[in-house]
Amino acid sequence: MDTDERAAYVETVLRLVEAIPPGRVMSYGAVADLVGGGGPRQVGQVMARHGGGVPWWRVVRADGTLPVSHGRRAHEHYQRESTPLAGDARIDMRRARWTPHSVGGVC
DNA sequence: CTCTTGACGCCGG
DNA sequence: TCCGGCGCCAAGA
Repeated sequence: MDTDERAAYVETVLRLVEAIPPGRVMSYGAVADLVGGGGPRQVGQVMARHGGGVPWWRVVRADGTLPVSHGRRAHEHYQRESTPLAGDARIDMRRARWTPHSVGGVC
């Protein structure tokens, strides 16, 4: 993969993450599926390197568990944005899951 | 060119 | 529901 393509991929991922509304989250796999090209790991790699300028806390694991690196910082945001939590440090994906297509679809 | 690692995901026990 | 194992894709050593 060329440098330019890498940059384009990164840009696409970051743009999608920025599009996630407050109180909602997306899984790495969902992002990877929409962006295409790579896999969930690639999305994670991008977030780790260039996720500083986007709402990184709105990207979580598919099962709702929080990545270790999110730490306590993310929890603050969830509390502030009223993100649907399940248990203590887990997100209720059933309610919090979001996709650009579901903007007017979810009931 | 091969081996290891990582902000992951799914399946089986 | 919790744990462990295997699969995937790309980057770095």
